[in-house]
Amino acid sequence: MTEQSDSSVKRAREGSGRAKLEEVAQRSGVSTATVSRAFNTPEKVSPETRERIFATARALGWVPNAAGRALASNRTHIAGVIIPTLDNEIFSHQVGAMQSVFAEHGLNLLIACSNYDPELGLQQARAMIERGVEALAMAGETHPAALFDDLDRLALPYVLTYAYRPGAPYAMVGFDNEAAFSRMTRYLIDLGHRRFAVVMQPNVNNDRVQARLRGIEQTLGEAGLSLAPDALIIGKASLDFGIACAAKLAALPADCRPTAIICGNDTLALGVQMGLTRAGFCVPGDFSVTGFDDLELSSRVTPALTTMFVDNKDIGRLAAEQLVHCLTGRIEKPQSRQVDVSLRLRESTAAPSTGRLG
Amino acid sequence: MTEQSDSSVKRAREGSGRAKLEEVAQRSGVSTATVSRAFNTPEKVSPETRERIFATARALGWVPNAAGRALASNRTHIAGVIIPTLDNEIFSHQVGAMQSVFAEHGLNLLIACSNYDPELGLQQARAMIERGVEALAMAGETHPAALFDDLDRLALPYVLTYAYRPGAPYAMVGFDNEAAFSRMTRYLIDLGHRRFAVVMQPNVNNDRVQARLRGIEQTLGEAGLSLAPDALIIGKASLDFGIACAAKLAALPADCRPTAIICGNDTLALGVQMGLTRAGFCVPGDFSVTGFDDLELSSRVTPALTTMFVDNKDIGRLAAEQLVHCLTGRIEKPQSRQVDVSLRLRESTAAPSTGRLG
DNA sequence: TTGTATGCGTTATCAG
DNA sequence: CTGATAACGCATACAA
Repeated sequence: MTEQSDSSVKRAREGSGRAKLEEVAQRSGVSTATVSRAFNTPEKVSPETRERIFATARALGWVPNAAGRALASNRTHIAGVIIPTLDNEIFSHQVGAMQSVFAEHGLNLLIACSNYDPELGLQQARAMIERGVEALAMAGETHPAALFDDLDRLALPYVLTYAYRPGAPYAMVGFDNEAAFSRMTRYLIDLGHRRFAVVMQPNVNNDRVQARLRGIEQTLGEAGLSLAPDALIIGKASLDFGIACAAKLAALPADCRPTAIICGNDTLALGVQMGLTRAGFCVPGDFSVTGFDDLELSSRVTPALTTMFVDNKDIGRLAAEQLVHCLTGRIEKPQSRQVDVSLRLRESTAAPSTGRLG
Repeated sequence: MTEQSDSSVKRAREGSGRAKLEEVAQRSGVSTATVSRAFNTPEKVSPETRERIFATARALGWVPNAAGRALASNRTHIAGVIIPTLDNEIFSHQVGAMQSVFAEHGLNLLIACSNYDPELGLQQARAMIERGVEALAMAGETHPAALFDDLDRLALPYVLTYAYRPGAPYAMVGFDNEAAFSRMTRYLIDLGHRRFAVVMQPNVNNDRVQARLRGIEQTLGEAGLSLAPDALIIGKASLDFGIACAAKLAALPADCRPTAIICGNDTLALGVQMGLTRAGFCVPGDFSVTGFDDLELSSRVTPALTTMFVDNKDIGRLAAEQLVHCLTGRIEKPQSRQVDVSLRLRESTAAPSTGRLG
């Protein structure tokens, strides 16, 4: 009985079907350890056997099995990034730069989009963790507490991008959105503007946009100004929405019409400019308009758009570098990095023609 | 001695440090097999034990180890995509759509950029293969033969996107670039244009652009026309390059100046329109201009741009679906899918004012 | 420089 | 419905 069951070997489970390291070893007349070393620490193997191993591996078309390798070495060489959407170039540029940095260090990049839904982001993050990501980058800081808990408990290095908040309890690579919009607002106030309108992308689940609104309202408040209820318009960051907002603002009675329109990004601002022009108004004669991002187009249109330049590729690069340094042991945990934004003053802003100064 | 060596267990290699399934099993008073079943085939486990297992797993903060799982199940649940760059929205939109489809099917997506360098693309693909991707999507068909060899040998499902060529030996999800530009050229010829210029993005290592140029030249040839040597300008697909090209073309003597300018994409076309306007010319009065892609902006500018709409998200979605179906066994191998492009006739094209018809 | 032996964490097979 | 146990493919401590 026992002999019977001993000899009648259970049929082996189906493997990957691909050649395995063991076969390379056999055909090379060496042990599996030597083959492993030949690929991972070539200097520890004599040149002749090394070449022989490489040759048979090539002949067999051997590809190391990631799972086996990961299980034995406890490394997956995979990082992850979670952004709201790839349809916005501010994120696609960040991701592109990250991928480039990771690739230089032998890391592959998993990507997922949350569609601005924190719960979906949490799901995506957990899926990535189950795939064994060694580090994670995520846009913004609006994430469920459960996500931060998971990451901390697993001691997984992570950075938050595009935003920067002094004193944040995690690493952030980006800029202070509140300060940036405060600065833009200040600039317009100093030009003499007193009546403002704001055209902004949706602020739900978006800490960056929320910070921007805070920056604007706070700065207006400090100057004794405020935003009229119908002067804050929020909607999809599209050209069309910008055009529609312009029409709405242009239709206001002259005495409560804003003289300055602060837009959440260049797309909205360009739309607003178009809409104002269509309505027969001049920029900056009748309205000053500002954007954010500094798209290539923004400096080429007429009038050229006053906006704020953000180097998204730099953000991506710096964020990835923090994670890489962390994985290579160069630093203990990812550090925050503040990136500069620069105000680009162009033709779309000027002193209000009918400005009542004070 | 033996007892000694038996009891003094070799210090176990450092594990992941995270809780493992075995611990969940012990604390739940069941075997590892049952825990595994509880998560993978819950219906095969009694409700009580199942809940007990879930509870202890949660308490321990257990996260299944991807490597162990992959090794045992021979599945990684990871797909990959390789594109030239994320800086071009035609690719970022494709990738976004793919990721969405993959996520719906429990697949994570690895992403890499080749920078239009086939050798780099090969490296990226091989890296992904070593990470265990179960399927691969790649833009275009300009890839080293070695890559196709590897994929075929490993029987890895793959699709090529954005291009479609009847009779291709692999699955392609996209459109016929040659036919699309042939159609655009035909349209301009039919309007009465006889002198053409082409402003195109770089064609090296880019089968899509090469096909476009073939489409244009072939169609011109059939009409007994041809492109003057200095009427084909190739360079970076930026607004600035478009502007520069316009300046160059505008400076030609009137009798050999083109009346129609075919651009490789909307960015170039918008640049050309700007450049022509700056040079004091009218569109379409002096020049007809066409683009490709149909950006949101293209229909909003003045004059609105005649261009070709391509649904890049649909391409991404269809490509991912082919791969998913393949992995789920619904189809044997990925199938080609041709997506429609649509000509959007707008204000930037008209019959040439000084057209010498034949 | 090389080989031996074992562990990495999970799933799948089979017996019960 | 559950348990025991053998794979899965590779890397590494240790011995030689």
